[in-house]
Amino acid sequence: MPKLGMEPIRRKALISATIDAIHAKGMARLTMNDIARRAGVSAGLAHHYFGAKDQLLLATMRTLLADLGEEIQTRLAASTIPQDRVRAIIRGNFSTCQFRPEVVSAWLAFYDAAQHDHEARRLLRVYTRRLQSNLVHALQEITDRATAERLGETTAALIDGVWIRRSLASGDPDTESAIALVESAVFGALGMSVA
Amino acid sequence: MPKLGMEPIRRKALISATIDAIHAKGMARLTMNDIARRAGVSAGLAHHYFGAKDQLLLATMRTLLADLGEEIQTRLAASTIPQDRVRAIIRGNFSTCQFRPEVVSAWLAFYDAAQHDHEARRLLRVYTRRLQSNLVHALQEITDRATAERLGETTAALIDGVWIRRSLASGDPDTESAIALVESAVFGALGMSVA
Amino acid sequence: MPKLGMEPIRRKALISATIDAIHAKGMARLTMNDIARRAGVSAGLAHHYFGAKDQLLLATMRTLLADLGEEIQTRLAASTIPQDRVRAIIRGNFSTCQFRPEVVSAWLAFYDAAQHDHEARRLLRVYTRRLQSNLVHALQEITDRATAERLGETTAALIDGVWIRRSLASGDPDTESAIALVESAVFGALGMSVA
Amino acid sequence: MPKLGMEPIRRKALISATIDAIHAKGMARLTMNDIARRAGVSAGLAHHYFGAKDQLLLATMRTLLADLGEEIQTRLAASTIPQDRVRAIIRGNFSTCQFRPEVVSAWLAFYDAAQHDHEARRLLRVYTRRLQSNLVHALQEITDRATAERLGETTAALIDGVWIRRSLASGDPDTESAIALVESAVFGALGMSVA
DNA sequence: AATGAATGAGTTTTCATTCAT
DNA sequence: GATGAATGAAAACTCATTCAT
Repeated sequence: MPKLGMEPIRRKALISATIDAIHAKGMARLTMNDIARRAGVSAGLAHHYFGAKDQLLLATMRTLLADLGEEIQTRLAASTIPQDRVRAIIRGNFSTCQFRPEVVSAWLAFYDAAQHDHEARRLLRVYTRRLQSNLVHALQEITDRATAERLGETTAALIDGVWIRRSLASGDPDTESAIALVESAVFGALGMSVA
Repeated sequence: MPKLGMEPIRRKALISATIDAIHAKGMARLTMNDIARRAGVSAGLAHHYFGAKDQLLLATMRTLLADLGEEIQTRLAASTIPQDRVRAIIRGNFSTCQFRPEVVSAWLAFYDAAQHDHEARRLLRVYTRRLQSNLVHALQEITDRATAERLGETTAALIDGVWIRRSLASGDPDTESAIALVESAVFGALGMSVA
Repeated sequence: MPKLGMEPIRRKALISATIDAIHAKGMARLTMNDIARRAGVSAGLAHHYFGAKDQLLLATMRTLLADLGEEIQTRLAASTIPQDRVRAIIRGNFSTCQFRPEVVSAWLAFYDAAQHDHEARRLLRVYTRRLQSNLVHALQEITDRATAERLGETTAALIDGVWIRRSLASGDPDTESAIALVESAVFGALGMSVA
Repeated sequence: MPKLGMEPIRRKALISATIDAIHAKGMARLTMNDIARRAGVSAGLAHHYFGAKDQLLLATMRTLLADLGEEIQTRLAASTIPQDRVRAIIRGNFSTCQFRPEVVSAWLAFYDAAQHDHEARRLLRVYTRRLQSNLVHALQEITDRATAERLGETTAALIDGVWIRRSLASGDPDTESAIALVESAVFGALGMSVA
């Protein structure tokens, strides 16, 4: 019995397996077999759905980007107070599903890939700019434009920096302290105390 | 051609070539032939001197770490005023030879590698801790211990974050504005204006 | 071409090809390509099924050992008279499929390998001891225990010695005279004439 | 100061190192560097003296053959009684310097090589025939021609067989019991007791 | 006489990809 | 829809050999 509608299930499983495999072996040693095995299918099937390794990798990156975007948008939509909008962005970046070691590894791998791969670079820049623009927008409601721009860049850098540093820490990532660090820097710079 | 004492020369050339090659092709697609060609030698020689690709990569990482360490130490040694010591660390991290796109790519690649490679992780942690400890030491001369610790972590994250973000920017990296961003955040948090 | 259940077929073909290749080129010059070509497959497939050259070589050795063991067991099972059991062992060792030049070369190569390779040594000792024990058991039914033990060792050595010497002879191996030589030595020592 | 007369010293050292290296790593994994290192010289020098690996290997084989030949000739020259001449041949084959594990490994490696290498085969046959002929000559003085021929072959095979089997035993080779086994078989077949 | 430097050819090994079923 | 079979191209790695010094 040919199962119907397997495609989206397989695609998700393969992308999720890709993230895990990147964490476990790194981009350089990643093989289609690895990924397929983790997804519980044959390597042939991965090709069937994604055409080639490159495509699977890019699809994974797009998923990562989209997930983060959604995470932030959802939180933004639920925030009415200006200050909360800044918080929403910060917290979105450190949300549980984004801050899993596997996901962190995958992001790092893509930052790495972006150094020489055009499409990866392009995709990553979309995220970078959106984060920046989201932050500046939110900050502009609290402070003047110039400060918002400067602080936007600082905040974005701080988010990435905390992220990358925590990736080296042993044990599970500590979401709360990561958020606290960024928030206190941002609101401290605005002369506000963190609620 | 075969003169005596070529080993150190070749080793340096190969490590330098590795950095360039990582930038140009990325860890994943890097081949020993690539590296050797860039260093102007045969792939066999690279193996002769480093034993295996892994070892060459780790040697490159160690060089990167050592270079950054020296860069910072030299600047620290030349700084007498407490505030300048903080600056020395920040500026060391953004010094011209550290902030070259090739070097940035290599660092990124190693952050990536550290996610799954034990030795890379260990080495990177040495750097991480040293940076942190250097910063906290320097900050403690300006502010209280608790603030120094918190701000040390923030500064370290900010350095890494600016670094990673600038790696995506097109064109040559703008050292001065990177430094300005970090310094203004740090000294701003301490209620000081940046000299 | 790709049918199901090819694995056992390919494994047998590769092991058989290995024996032929050892005879033709010797262990030292043996390449996976050689073997694969003889088996009519690609070198990649040989790796796919055996993992590495070492493993293929050991698998070949195990096959050789198992084949000889079976050869002897079959003959032993068909022998009822004590004297015939001794003969069964001798003849098993010189059976047509064991005494082919290709097989002799392979055995020799494994005796050679056993000098420095642990696993090869271990495997070969299993055969050595089994042959010895089979012989002593059979001889004990004809003579006293002490003689059986001494003669068992002599016979085993004689079998191996005839084997190794015939490997240098030109032309096809003369099974019958090899057997005659060993049998007459053994039964001569027991004061029996060879039937 | 160029040392005079180094050539014979180096050649001996290299040949001896070859034997050791064969024992330690086996023909298949043997490298010129291995050998040279064991001999305490550079690989380049080994080439200087032997031209190529093949030549070094053949020179080693010739040395092995010559040493055994001398060993036997010396003993034969010292034997006057017919029975002692048979003993001289047997004991020569198990003399301490022939029965060292390193030497046994080397011989085995050459038996293996003789399966596909013409020159090795030719050289080995010289030894084989000489042993056979020596034995038959000696035996003819004790028994009739036909028996001498048959027994010569048996003895030669027994020597090789004991040799090969003892190579698998753990610990140092037991020269005396090896000799005893062969002598008792030979003299037993002649109805003589071993003195 | 002797060596370290260097290479290039050859070998093992890995893997994305294809394809018949 | 899914797989195991199979390959070939590319990569790491090894090593005999050459050669300037």
